[in-house]
Amino acid sequence: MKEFKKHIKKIVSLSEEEWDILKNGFKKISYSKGDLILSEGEHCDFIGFVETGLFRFYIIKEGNEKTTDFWFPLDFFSDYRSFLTNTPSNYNIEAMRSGTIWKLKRAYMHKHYEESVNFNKLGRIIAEQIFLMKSLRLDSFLIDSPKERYLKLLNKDPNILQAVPQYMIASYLGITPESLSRIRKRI
Amino acid sequence: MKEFKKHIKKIVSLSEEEWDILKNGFKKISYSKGDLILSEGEHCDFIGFVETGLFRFYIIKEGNEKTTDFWFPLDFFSDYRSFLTNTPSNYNIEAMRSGTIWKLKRAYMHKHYEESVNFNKLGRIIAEQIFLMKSLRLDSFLIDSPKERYLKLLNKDPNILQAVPQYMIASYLGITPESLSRIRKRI
DNA sequence: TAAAATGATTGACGTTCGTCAATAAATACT
DNA sequence: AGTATTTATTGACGAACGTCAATCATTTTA
Repeated sequence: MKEFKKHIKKIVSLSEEEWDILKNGFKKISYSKGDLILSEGEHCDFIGFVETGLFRFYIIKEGNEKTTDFWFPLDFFSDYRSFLTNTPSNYNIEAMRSGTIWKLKRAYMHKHYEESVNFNKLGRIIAEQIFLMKSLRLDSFLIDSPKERYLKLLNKDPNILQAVPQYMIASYLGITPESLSRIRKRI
Repeated sequence: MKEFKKHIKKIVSLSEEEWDILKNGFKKISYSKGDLILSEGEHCDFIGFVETGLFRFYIIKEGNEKTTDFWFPLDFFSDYRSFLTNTPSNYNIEAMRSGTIWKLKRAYMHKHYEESVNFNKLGRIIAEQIFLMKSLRLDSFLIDSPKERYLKLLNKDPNILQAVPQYMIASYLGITPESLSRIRKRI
């Protein structure tokens, strides 16, 4: 928990009392490869924080999976749309390897939002972080070609490419595996 | 200001004292058609709230404009990436018609964040709202074809189509005007 | 180590897209 | 109303994409 506490405190400087309250909300959970943290149709009522492992976010459309996000250690994650609107998720969250996460339930967050500026601040900053990630990717779709998107990914986090099969990268980029293979060949 | 106050209070129930503080941060500004609220290279240090009018968010790539967002009355807007990271914007914000906005500077927000849970809450909820809009659009890029994106837009807010020239809709959908014209023909 | 399963590449083909140029339609202006 | 400007459509063509199927490579598992 030490490491985790340090990371949270980098985001917002909590008093020891505030931390004690917050930490009771976080539950540590371990997952094995292939486990589902969230299934389509469920309400995503939590925010997760990756301690170890690798998780993916995917939707099933017309029978096949589209992976639209990957989460690595130190990432916050959630089906944030489902979380905020309190509606069922269309997505699944799967552990791609064994790993551990910290899970914080919405109910707990909301219960304590009123108590402390810092809890609100934490909620705000998590929202902002998740926003930024989405935003950059959307811009890339609006402005860049698939090839450019791939090159930017290559440049930004080359580690993804080793950690994740190429066909998932392809759907992350919004294209088919065959197209990605051909883009790579053209380079 | 009445209308505006009502709308803010729907988001977060402020005391009269809190409202008095907050309202001093909001400046009302009027724009004429074609005016730029933000220009590429500037830091976007504010959040806007559309009272009347219609605004667009566009980037210039290789000589031509790509419109990536439209904002209507009751929308919050900003180059939120620039706002959050305090870096220069790559975008422009333009008034497509005459209109009025309420503008709140980041410095003012941050100065008062510590004072009140409610200010933080407002910041958080604005972040969440802007996030949701981005998120839904990104999903559409990852999952839907251009045709499907057009049909969803048609379904979700048909009003956009009357208010905005088609070639801007096209870039909003991430395609060329010619392609959109052909998609429409195919339907 | 051999067989099975998974992932990546390649080929063929049809569809859609982007680009450039021309024309048609709609809107704004005087 | 008539002209100018802006916006939308259409045509032609090449490039990139998606799909389906086959093959090759890599990794897992027995």
